[in-house]
Amino acid sequence: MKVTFNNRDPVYLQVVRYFKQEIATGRLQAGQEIPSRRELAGALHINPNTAQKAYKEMEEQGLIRTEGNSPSRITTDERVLSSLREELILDAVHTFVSSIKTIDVPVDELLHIVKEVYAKERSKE
Amino acid sequence: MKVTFNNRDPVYLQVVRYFKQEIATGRLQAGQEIPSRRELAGALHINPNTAQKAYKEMEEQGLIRTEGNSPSRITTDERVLSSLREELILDAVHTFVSSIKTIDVPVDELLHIVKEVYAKERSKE
DNA sequence: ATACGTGTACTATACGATTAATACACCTGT
DNA sequence: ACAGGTGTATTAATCGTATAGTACACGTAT
Repeated sequence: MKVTFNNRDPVYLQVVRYFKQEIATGRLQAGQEIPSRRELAGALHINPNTAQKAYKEMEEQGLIRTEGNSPSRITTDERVLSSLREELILDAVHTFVSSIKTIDVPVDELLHIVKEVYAKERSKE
Repeated sequence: MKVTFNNRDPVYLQVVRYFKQEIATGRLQAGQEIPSRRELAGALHINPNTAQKAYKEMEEQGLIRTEGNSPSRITTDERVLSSLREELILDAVHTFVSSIKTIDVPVDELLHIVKEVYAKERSKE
């Protein structure tokens, strides 16, 4: 488990995004247990309250479920799970398009650049 | 002159980005005068200090020049101007790719989505 | 039973970045 | 001379986030 934090966004939101990615890519599966708040906090070197805030956010979004004091688990709600991947992608694309649309870039040029950068980035790992 | 602010990023950075876009698209040209700090602040309903911070940032990036207390002007440095457009595009693409790379998206699918959203967004105006 | 880990809740504090409020020196046109 | 606008600098106030500290009820394994 490894999360790379940037300094711009709130930590708890970055944690949420990390879990979303793990779920969307199948590295975390439906019903699977996730670390306890304190455990996660220790692993990521963050405060337990920050971990709790992240989990609470995920709970509210229906991503995880928690019963009693047993470890939280990834939801088994298929609607949530199946829409998550698309949601993540669309959000990213929308943010991207918003940031670029005021500059007049021909669509072909833009796609070419995206393709190139994407390929280069993925070949790095 | 109109800038649409979001609530996430600092205002002064959004102002900087606005001017960069105006320059990159040619709506602001080399040597052209830009509003005074107070004038800009009035027009955008922001604090004069915020305008000043934005201008200072642009000054440090070599985008504008200011002599004495006469109005600031867009730089005439061709190297800065010509690289600005590409820089803006590449920055946006890099940010986008960073946000999407942890999700395994086939490049073709990604490009298709970008193309679609981009076209839809541009047809709106 | 008892110690331990769990989720949850609440308050308080610290810190950083952003924004606001003032003040100052300079120039310029009237 | 002087009023008004300019850029600039310094300080104060604001605000969100993160962290710290503590507390409580609930299970469970020892």
